[in-house]
Amino acid sequence: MADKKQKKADIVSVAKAAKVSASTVSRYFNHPDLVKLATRRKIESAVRNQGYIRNRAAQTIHGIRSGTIGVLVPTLDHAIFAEVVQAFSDTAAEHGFTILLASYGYDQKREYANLRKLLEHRVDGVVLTGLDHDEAIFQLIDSQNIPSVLMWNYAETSRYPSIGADNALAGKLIAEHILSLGHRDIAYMFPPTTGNDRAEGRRSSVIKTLNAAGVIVPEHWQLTTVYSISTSKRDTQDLLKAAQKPTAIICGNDILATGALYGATAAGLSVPNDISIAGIGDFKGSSDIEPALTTVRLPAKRIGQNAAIALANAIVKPDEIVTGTHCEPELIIRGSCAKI
Amino acid sequence: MADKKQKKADIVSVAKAAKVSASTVSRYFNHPDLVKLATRRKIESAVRNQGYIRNRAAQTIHGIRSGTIGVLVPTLDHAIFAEVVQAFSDTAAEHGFTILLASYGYDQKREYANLRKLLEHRVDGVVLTGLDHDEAIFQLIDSQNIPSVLMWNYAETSRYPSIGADNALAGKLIAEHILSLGHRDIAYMFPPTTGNDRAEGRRSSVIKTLNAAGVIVPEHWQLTTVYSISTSKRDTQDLLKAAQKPTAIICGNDILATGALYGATAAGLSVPNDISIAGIGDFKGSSDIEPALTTVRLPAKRIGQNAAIALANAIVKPDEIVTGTHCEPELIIRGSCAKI
DNA sequence: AATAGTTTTGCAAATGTTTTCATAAATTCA
DNA sequence: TGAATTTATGAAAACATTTGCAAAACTATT
Repeated sequence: MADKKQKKADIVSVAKAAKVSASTVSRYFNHPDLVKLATRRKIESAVRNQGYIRNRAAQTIHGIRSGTIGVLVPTLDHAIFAEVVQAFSDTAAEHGFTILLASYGYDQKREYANLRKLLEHRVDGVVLTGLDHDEAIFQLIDSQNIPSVLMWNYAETSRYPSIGADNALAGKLIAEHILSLGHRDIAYMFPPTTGNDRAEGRRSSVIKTLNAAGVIVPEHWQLTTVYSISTSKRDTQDLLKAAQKPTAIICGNDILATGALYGATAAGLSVPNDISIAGIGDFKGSSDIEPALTTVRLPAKRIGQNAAIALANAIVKPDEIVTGTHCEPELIIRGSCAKI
Repeated sequence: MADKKQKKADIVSVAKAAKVSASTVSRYFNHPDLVKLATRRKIESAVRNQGYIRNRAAQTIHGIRSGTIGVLVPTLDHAIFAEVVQAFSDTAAEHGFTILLASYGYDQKREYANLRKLLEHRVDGVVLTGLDHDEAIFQLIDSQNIPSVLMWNYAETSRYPSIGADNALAGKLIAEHILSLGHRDIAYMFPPTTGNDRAEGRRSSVIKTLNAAGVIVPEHWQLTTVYSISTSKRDTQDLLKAAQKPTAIICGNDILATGALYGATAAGLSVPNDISIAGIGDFKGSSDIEPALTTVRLPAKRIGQNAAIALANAIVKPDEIVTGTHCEPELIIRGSCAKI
């Protein structure tokens, strides 16, 4: 019935139990080669039966790395971000880092506040999602001079090294594909692009590519639709009620495209015979829809992995300069688009 | 051209700049009401132009809470876990906590190792996913006596307070619904259930409910299918090649059900006229498929929120006892199931 | 067996905070 | 105006570690 309130084991209680000094226990963990085998064994058993767990907080105040990486994402609630974060976290873990995660719901104020929190915890590095962020955010990171990378988007000249796909290229790829199939009456549907440089990059490049080919999208075929299957389904149905219908819809992401697919079907059209529908992203499941979705693959997993590797490296070897990596988007041709 | 290598601001450099003692600066942050307005202002400006950020690590070694919560999930790569984590993280943030996230890919060894890492960081509390865990995990948490909750599943008598849905009930609900539609030739498809008490709970309760109604599922209609739309699509197609076909398929989750839907369509059957298909989960998008999926809603968001509230409370008020919460699953009748 | 060299260990200072206690300053009250 | 309170501040100890330095314990060499 002994009270469980036994003082938590710390390094000195372990030292006492092993009949050595605290310094030796510390060395046992940090430079095991410096301590004699016999001593190591004594310490090992003391650690074990005291249930001692090292205190990273106490190490951290010695300027030692905290072993944490701060991850800032707009939300986890999109399959694609979840996938990136998952890959990032796995790879970071392989390098000995634990993830401190904060999501800010596309709200710049919150992003800044979250970043501060992460810095209070003395993260060894930070990943941001996307290229564009409030200047205050960059300044804050700069002032703490810790390494930082931008993931998801790629641009050659970004404020920090960027690891991701070139969204403009993705937009270009899909637009060119649709054009190459002979379509000229083209609608497009994008999520609201404020504070979302990913979507904006895709959108403007789709427009540019179409315009370059002499295709102008009439205003009422330029849809802005929130990220949700049901909304995009509804919007597509509305769009297709008109007498004058497009022969193809380019969607800013696969969720929107999935909704558009359903919407077209519900409107009594057959995809791809009556109308072609294309997405961007190649989300999980996009290949399984009927008809399978023609889209551009953004290699989420690879992006997460590469970002983690780049950042871990930057942390461990602070003087090597980190460079961004372009994880190429790739046109994936499936059944949802056809020649006109 | 001043060297950026200026020593990082700490509490004493701020104190010096504000011409007060470090103690006063500390109080400025922790008990602002104890310091005079004029002094507060001096400190505030010093903090500002030194770019000082408090060091949680240094606080933490005083036994002060770290302000972090450890979250252990099998993976983020399922929409549903991502949703739970997102809700948890948002709610935890509202209570002033930051999330330390680790995923272990359903690997008990890794779960244990990850837990240790989290404890090294002196998290103030831990959330585990699901009810069943290695005994070593429970013991480790017990030995550190920090609060802990289990989320996603609910059971009245769980090792720690559980906040989640009763998966057995979910299985029962869907099985009863299928039975009530008059089906007797029923197949089911579940993910592998080793190390996955969620799926196991659903599965055994589906079987029990069917058996209780005198329905026995022949062995070749008992499918085990990994969590993937394409696999379940293929498996369903195979199943439906046989001359003898079930009139309904109960799927262990909505992903499997989605694949089954596609598989049935690909096999030339019409859902729900020729065959009924039901899922469990009510994932995002399940309502938008054609036909919309009949399923059982597991309230992921609510679970995440409640779990965060419960844990935050347990941390802040250590003597109040925490109780689990059942977030009721709910039968959602849509178009994918019909009377026989 | 003494010396030199090497390996292993302990002491004490340092890290960035918070907190207790004591003191100084400001305010209240008679 | 001076004593009695109250309020605001500082000094120093404490927290759980790491690390530089020096002493102690071995080994190797003669």
